[in-house]
Amino acid sequence: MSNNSAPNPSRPRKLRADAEANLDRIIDVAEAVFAEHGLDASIDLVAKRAGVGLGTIYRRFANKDALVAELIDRLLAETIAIAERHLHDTHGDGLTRYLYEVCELLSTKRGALARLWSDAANGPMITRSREVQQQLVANAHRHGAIRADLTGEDVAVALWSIHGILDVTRGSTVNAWRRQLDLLLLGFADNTAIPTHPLTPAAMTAIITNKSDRGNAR
Amino acid sequence: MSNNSAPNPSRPRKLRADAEANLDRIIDVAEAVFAEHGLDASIDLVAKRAGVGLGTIYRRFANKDALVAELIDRLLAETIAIAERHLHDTHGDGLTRYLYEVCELLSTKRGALARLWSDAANGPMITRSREVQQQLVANAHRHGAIRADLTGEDVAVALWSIHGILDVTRGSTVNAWRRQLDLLLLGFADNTAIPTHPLTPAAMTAIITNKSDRGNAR
Amino acid sequence: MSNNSAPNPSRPRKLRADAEANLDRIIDVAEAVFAEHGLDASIDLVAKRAGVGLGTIYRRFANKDALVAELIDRLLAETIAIAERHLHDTHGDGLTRYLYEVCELLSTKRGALARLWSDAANGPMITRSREVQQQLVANAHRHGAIRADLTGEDVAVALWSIHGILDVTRGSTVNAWRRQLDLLLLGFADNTAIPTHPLTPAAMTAIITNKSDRGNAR
Amino acid sequence: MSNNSAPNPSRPRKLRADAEANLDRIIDVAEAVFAEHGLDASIDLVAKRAGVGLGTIYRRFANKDALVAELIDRLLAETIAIAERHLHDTHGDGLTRYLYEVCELLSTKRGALARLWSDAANGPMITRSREVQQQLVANAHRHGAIRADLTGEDVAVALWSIHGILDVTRGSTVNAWRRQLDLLLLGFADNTAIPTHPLTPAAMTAIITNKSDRGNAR
DNA sequence: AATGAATGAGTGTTCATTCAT
DNA sequence: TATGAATGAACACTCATTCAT
Repeated sequence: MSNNSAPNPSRPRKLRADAEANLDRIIDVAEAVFAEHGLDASIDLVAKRAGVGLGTIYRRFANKDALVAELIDRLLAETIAIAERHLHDTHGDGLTRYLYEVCELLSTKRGALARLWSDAANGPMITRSREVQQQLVANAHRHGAIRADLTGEDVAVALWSIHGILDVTRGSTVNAWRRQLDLLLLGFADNTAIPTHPLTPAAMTAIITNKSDRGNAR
Repeated sequence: MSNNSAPNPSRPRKLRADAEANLDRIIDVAEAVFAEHGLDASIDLVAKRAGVGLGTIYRRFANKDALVAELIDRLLAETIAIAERHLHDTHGDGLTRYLYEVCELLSTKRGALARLWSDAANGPMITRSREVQQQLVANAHRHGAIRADLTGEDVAVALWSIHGILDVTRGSTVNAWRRQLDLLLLGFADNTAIPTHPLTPAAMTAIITNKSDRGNAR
Repeated sequence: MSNNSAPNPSRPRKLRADAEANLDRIIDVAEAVFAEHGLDASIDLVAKRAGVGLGTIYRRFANKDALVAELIDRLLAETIAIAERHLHDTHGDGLTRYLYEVCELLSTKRGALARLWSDAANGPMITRSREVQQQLVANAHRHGAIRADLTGEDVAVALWSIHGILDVTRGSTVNAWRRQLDLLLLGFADNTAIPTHPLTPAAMTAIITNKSDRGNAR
Repeated sequence: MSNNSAPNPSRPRKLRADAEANLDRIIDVAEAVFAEHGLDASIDLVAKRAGVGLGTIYRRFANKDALVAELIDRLLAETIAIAERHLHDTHGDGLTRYLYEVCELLSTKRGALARLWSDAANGPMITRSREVQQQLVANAHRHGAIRADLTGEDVAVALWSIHGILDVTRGSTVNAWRRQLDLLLLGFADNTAIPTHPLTPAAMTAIITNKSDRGNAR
């Protein structure tokens, strides 16, 4: 009970550079903590694990949502970077590589996964993400690598579906997603021999995420 | 002892005969409320919406987890019933119908979706679910309707993936899942012309669900 | 996440330096509140009376039990200190003084009394308490001040019996315990060396029990 | 138990006599339940154990307090009956016998003990109790069996003190109270006429405290 | 700038009590 | 008359957020 908070007079003052490092550590730790405990994990836990004060986190992020948003932004940026690396693949396999690499990434950074695709909703990063996905699809079409009726939206939704698998397998190292992606890509492939009926037309409109409903409804 | 609880004079007491009806309403309302607000929605809200007192819910369910478990059980039972209806389909399309119907069901009952596949874990209902899925797959194999290397596990994972789509589209009526399922089933289909590489071998083991992360059973 | 907790603008924030003082006030108030309303008194009430937020109490004590345990520990420590002060009394009256002083103490700090002797059970403090009681008894034996067959256990039980009197007289300032202790000590005394002082005069008036305080304070 | 009345082949209606029996069973069960779990035990538990409906208890007793009060009244009545049996003991040992027998009784009926002496407060039964205690004391005085300055109040307080011992030893079968009463009576005794029998040997072992009875750590 | 003590709204859960059957 | 379903106030406890130091 006796709270022995002995003031350490000799503690070195944090330098500006440290502040930068702090920010990164906070983000990394938040990723890990949320991945381990879910988004309900407390900010306190993040602060403790990051070795910073609670206030420090709140200095960088207006609130918990903002921290999560940052996680999402960084993740999204990485997926876009992956896409851009494969935008000019010459064998029409850029799309395939994009999907495998992004899923690989998501399987290692599951912290903000639960809100990755719903939160960003219509933000600029999602827009950019859709853009590159469409380009990857266009490229694949050019090489006749995929069904003629496949769209960029199908790619986006494919990632949502993989997210579902990662969600169920949270906490395990199982990568069931890989095999399912194999199967899905088989369905993506151009296949003149098969289709007995045309695909259900894309009906996806703007996802209406009720922001205020999520988070600590508690 | 002197518990000064003032009875609410406005709302009429429920009649004994309504007890059964109450239980059903609670479950239906819980489904709807959790679907709308996520599993973090308060029991209080469920009670309010169901027009019953808080205690009434706790009379039927030991705690929040038990209520969610009931939702899951009912949902799982329905998916099994669907499977059983298609166990003897004569054209090898039982599996396909099962998947569409189950997804249709899940898209209308999203309340407990977030924990549907992870919570039941190794319970008897999941076991039965796997069983019928395997039988559906076996039937499909008999008719040469699906790839020779497709297993019951692939079917289970397919549902996880659809769950991901439903999760992202929560709150909207969009049924993006249908088109994605079309594509996935194309991949399931036997296709001697195509396969560029063998499927990633099934690696799914027991899903280790970190119970403590789940809901706030407190 | 969007936790709309509106800060109370009226009461000034506590200063960091007051932290220590806060802890002490919490403990003192808890003592008083439990003494007045019994251990069923709510933590909320303690917080209110102490002029701190509910969370402040939970910052110091893991839960209500921990708070009560602290009260018990402090009380027990005081009784041990009393014993130690009389361990070397030279006239064989250490035991007697110990008993009167401890009872005096208990009569002013009744908050945790109900669980004082049962909770600590076999903890280290109780062990120490028994130890010093035995030493006091040994000393008294050396001076022939008490019956030869009297043991340390009898002393422990004597305190339990006084606790019973304090329990019944809770809420009143009556110190019926004093006269009863006089009588008990007469029984303790070696029958050859008789009463050194007259009995405390009976002062018991109507016990004013605060009915509304008992029962489910809950 | 049910009285002779001809075997009723149709629905067995509860007879008046059964109602009587019910009441007794409720009271006995309440005693036992409160003794086992403390006065915080729920009425529901009492009803269940007694094999009656909740409403039946509330038909007999206005509220929980009334049930406890009944327990107290019956207990008090028994102590008075004991006193009356010893009112005319011819050797001046009525008081002593009264005390041992009452304590024996209390040690077997601890259900309402916690409120026995405080609740009744100034009720008529307490008044009668004090009356007989005074008569017992008067008789003892007549025989020169006790100190001249001993009063009826001392006897009442003596019982409070034993209650304290029973409280601490709740849940254990230890009867530490007996030896302490021996000692106390030594103090009561006229100092010229000494111990008539040796002290009850100390039998105190580890007090087995039933943690679950304690407070509501929830 | 960084810290962490303080705050209190919100949530799960219990249980005395009521009353329709 | 007996039953037990229904009710909701009350309580322990958590955690996002603020702000004095």
